[in-house]
Amino acid sequence: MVRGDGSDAGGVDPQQLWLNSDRPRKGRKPAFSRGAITAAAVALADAEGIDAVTMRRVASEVGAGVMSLYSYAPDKETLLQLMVDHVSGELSPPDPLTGDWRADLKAIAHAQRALMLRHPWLPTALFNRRWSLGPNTLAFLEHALAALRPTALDGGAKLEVFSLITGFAARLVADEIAQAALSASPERAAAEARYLAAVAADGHHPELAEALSAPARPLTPDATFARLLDRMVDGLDAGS
Amino acid sequence: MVRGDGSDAGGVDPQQLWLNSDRPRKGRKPAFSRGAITAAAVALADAEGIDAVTMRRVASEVGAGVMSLYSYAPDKETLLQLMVDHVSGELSPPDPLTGDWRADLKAIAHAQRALMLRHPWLPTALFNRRWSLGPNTLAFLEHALAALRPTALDGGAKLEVFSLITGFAARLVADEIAQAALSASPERAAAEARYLAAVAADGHHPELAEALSAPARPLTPDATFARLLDRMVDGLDAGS
DNA sequence: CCCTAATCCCGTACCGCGTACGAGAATAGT
DNA sequence: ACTATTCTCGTACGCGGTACGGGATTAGGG
Repeated sequence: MVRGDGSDAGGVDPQQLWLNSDRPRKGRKPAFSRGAITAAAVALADAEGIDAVTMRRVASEVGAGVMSLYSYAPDKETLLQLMVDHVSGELSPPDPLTGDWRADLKAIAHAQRALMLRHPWLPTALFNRRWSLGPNTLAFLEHALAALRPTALDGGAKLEVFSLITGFAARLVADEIAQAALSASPERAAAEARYLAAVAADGHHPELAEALSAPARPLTPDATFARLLDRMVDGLDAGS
Repeated sequence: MVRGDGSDAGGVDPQQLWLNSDRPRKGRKPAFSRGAITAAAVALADAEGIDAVTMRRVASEVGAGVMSLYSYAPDKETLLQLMVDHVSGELSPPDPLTGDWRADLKAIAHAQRALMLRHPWLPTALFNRRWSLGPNTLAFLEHALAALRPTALDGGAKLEVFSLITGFAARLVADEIAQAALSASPERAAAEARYLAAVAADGHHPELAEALSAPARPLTPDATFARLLDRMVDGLDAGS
């Protein structure tokens, strides 16, 4: 299992995973396909959450026996990587570049946010897993690097910026989704509010009390995202 | 189970979790304590990774029966929240504020990074889980809000900035740890390098090819963190 | 001083998970 | 037709979280 804390040494050879599409010339014909299985897993995750994506469930969704899935992906972790690359295909074709790298970078972040809102399991999946870099992910990365061409950043710095923007989008969308989930369950929201009120009233957290006492701003998540993104991108200067 | 994608409606009432310390007056005396159990879980996660933290394993580490743990935390998710708050205690007392909010914010981020490096499971735990806001987390949040007092940001914006900085640190540290893990397993690193070389050579990813062909910079993770943090914080201006 | 209610301890058991194994079915080349 | 190869999938194993419930321990009330 992949832990996200780097304490795993396992993993599948990327070449084996992404670059081996030639069918063997002998043997039984496959009854399913990697794409169909991946698509079913994605649909399941979209509809019922990432925890609904179990090998048994995906198999039954696709009409296969459980163990048949292992002919298409060596393990579940690989299936998750395939899912990430699959939905990344929705980022193509990207908006054409304008030459204004700040604007282009912001467009990239907005596209990522839209994708993550369509697939709410994506932020977590991206954060936990080491980059898979399948064809679709790779195409989008190529696009992002092209957007950064007008900057004076070197190669490594461009990659860092891309990672930063992706991480930013994932963080914000995760918050956005959590907030929506909280609002959707009134008793939980009320419990949270009661707790925060109690903390604010205990006298030991004056700053928090003040921050919470401010009138709630009528800001949409879109506006918050755009505002923070602007600040962040404008801070990324082109100097070394 | 908590999925991090907000599709869970469950969760424990925060008041029940954090504000109920008065022991009941009747009944058997507890043989263990929430703190001891949490500390054992943290030690286990530090030593063997977060996947080693199972209820059975924690129980045996603490000398308890498995089901006894459920007298101290209603479920595993709660135990993980307790772990997060437990290690957040290491952030106290924070460096005193200087009044220069940018410098103070950077100091906060550096403290968070150091904490996450000591507890490599923390970035993932923070990302997946909705904020728990136990006493230690709360104390540090209070400190961060105080650091932002010189700014003109309103309460909500201050909270956003804190979330952003925390997310930034988590992202960078996660990358840092993954990179270290990769370096530690040469055959995996070689496979990755071979794959990237193949991609760079396919002619369809010129930007990536160029980015990878640049000479590797001899930058320490510390320097990268500091540089990106500077850029980010300097971009966060005080205007609304 | 015992009785009762409250609390905690924890062995057993259930269900669901990922996946190893291996037998049977389908296919292509000889 | 024979054989090597590839795919399908039923069965089974070990491990995970945790519901259940009976026994042990405690404090207060008679």
